[in-house]
Amino acid sequence: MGPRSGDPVALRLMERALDAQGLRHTLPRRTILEVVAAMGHPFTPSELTEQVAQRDPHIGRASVFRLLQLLRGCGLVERLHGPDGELYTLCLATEHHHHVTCTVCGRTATFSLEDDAAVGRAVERIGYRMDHHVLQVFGVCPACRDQEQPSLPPEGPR
Amino acid sequence: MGPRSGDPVALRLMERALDAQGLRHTLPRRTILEVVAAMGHPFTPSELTEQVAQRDPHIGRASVFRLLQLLRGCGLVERLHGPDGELYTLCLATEHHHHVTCTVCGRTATFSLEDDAAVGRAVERIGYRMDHHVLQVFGVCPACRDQEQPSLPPEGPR
DNA sequence: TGATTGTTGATACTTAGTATCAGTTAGAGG
DNA sequence: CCTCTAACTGATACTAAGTATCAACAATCA
Ligand SMILES: [Mn+2]
Ligand SMILES: [Mn+2]
Ligand SMILES: [Zn+2]
Ligand SMILES: [Zn+2]
Repeated sequence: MGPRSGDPVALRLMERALDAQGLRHTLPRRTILEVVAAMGHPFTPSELTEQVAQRDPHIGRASVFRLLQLLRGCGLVERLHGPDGELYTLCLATEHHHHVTCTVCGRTATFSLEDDAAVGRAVERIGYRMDHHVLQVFGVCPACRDQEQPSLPPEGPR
Repeated sequence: MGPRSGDPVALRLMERALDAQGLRHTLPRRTILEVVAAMGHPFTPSELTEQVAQRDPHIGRASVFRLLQLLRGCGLVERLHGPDGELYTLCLATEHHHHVTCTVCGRTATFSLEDDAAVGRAVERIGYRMDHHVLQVFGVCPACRDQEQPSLPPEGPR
């Protein structure tokens, strides 16, 4: 196994979800799953593809996108709208929630609104019926907040 | 002028905004501005490029993207995260607001939350300091709601 | 009018994402 | 175990978004 295989809980959840869909176990899928589970932060497709190629250069780009789509369908991977393009992230939360992304280090956390239904009511006021909504927040995480005074902010991905 | 030139108010606002930045008046810019002002709904870059080419096939794709970026910088054009990729939209509202997009016809309206600050408080609860947030709602507009029962829903862009 | 500087279109490149398709393989059932 | 087939694969190719360069060009101003 090793640390390179990422969160074993996430790994198991993803494999089970694929099982539940009657999908086959293959080596490329296993490899990509491990890389996704090892990703600590939201990632771009090219970052993921790069890391996958590091483990097995034979795995095609298409298979990476295909699995990303399957995982999104299972609700285990989400696509976030970063200010600088789309980002994918492993997210095991099951209840309705939203994401905050630290603009300094890229760390992403989830949160919920106390009154989430307020959004639906707001659009009802103008005659729309809400289907779903996406809320994406950008800010500074607690860790980066602490190190704010020093000349240079700590660097990190994205 | 003609109907093809789009909302003259929007056109004037955009030209003034570019003026304010010390930017030059050129024919390509004028043409693209007119097309943007004539767009009734959110549009993809390729839709815009197509319409621009219809008026003047010599105008390059790069100039279209360049102007889109300038207009976004002025706050007159926004990029929305559609479920099917990014969309640009002319939006003259100045106060903080959000967008609802009709999943049937593509029509987009703006709205505000009664308690917008609730978002900031929600992320503060987990230690983050909010910088800004993006809320995108998808639903059904009043017009499309009425025509819901008939066998086929009315078609429309995106 | 002429110089300066912003702007333009062509070209090329990167990344996201989808579509095809012929070859391969997981794994069910015998 | 073997066989068969549907699922899966990587290669290839394509479209679209977006950015970077750069030489030619033109809006503005002295
Ligand atoms: Mn999530
Ligand atoms: Mn707007
Ligand atoms: Zn941070
Ligand atoms: Zn509608």
